[in-house]
Amino acid sequence: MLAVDAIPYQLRTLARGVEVVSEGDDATVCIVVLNGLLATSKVNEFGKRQTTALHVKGDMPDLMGLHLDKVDHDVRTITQSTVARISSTHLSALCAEYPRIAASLWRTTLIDASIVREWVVNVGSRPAANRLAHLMCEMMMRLDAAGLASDGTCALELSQMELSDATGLSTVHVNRSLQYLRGEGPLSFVNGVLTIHDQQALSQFGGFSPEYLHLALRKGRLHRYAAATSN
Amino acid sequence: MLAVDAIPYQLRTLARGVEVVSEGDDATVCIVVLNGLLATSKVNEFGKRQTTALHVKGDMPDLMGLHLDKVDHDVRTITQSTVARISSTHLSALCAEYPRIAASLWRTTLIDASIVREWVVNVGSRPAANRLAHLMCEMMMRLDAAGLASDGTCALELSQMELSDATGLSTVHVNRSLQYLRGEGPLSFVNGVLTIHDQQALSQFGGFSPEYLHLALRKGRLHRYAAATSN
DNA sequence: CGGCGATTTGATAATGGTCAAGTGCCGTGG
DNA sequence: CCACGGCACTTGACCATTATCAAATCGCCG
Repeated sequence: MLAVDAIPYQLRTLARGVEVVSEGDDATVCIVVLNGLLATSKVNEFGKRQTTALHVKGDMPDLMGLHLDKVDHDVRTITQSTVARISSTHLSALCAEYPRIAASLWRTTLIDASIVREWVVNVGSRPAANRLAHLMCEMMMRLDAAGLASDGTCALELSQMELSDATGLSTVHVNRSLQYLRGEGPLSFVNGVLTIHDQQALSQFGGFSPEYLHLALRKGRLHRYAAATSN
Repeated sequence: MLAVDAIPYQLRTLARGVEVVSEGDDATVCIVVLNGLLATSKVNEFGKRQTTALHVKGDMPDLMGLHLDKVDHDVRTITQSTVARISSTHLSALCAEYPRIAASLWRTTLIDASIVREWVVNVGSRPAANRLAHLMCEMMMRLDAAGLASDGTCALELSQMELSDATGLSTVHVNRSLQYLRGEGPLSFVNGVLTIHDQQALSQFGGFSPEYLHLALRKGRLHRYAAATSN
């Protein structure tokens, strides 16, 4: 019998640019983001890094550890972050004891997978500026769902290089595309603060529609923002 | 009490180009591929289709249905295929009754997610020919793991248009890149039959390394092929 | 034979990458 | 307090890859 309270975990506060888990590691821990911004990425054969997911407060970037043996990607902090680390075996035990927790975590992994699929679409089929617009819409909505956005503004401390890793563009082109978006009006993005002035215009431009985030299933966290954009 | 034998399912044999589930559907069924080739894809705001996954014998393309309410992608047959359809509620009941089945299915969804992440890398960071090479390596290995390849040859009945949907390239460029790969020697691809003449060369060119497929965890299906390529 | 879809080819254009240099900002140390 | 160094961002010029458009060929089936 395993009480929820008895689950051991470690709290870690990590500086920016620190690897939490690395490709090839044994999958022994799962982590929960308490605050900050993390990225899952892989480095390809030319040394180019491709980010496959960004993680905000409340996300569990590394649930693979529950059922897989080796980690096949890196998870690193983008900003200073604090995370909880839970051993996979303890979490497994918890899932065995409480099926509804298992179901909830499983659902989380399915939603994360859905977001990654949309990233394939974004990276594979949209021109540079649209791609960035889509990413901005997604992050705004996810941060809002986590209670970290208000009035169309949120902290999104991604450097242009990190944006280029996430979008598969060069940094130079990210820079120019951002200028374009700023110039057109729907968005401003300075010093790690993103403001979306015209949500509808930006969503349309980026081809963003939020169903794939399955926000309604995330603990009733469907906010005004989500409601306003969902159509 | 639910006996495995009692799980109701429907067998369906489907012609090529048929949608099994469509974006926006209620997620009420899960499917198992018994044979054939299926694709998960989404259509973007310009009408361009992006494939996010291919499914071969033994895959369960649509396990989202277990825990999510709406389908956010299309699943369609590439070739004539036969699938088993199981209602999500029955499958849920089965998972509740047999935790090891649940764990196994969960693991499957994690592996699928891992493959999608690699697709982000492929589409986001590799040049055209390398991208195709990577896809060919992946499909060869997965088909081999399913017992559907031998001597570096397998059936892979993808048209060049379908390859372009999967790679985010234009059909014209797919055509030229295939010619390049054929000309260089490591591969031939005619009439839906893929032959890889030099596995090592092709893997290296495509930046393919098979860890992300987690084949060792797939019911001991690690074949000669996998062993030969894994390093 | 005729027609249709898939593949191939050629010519041209556009998108995005690369290289190189310059600017602005900030923290450190003299 | 100011000089320096580093880093992110910006800009310009040029180049490469890939897309687009259009037409031709091939194979297959009625």
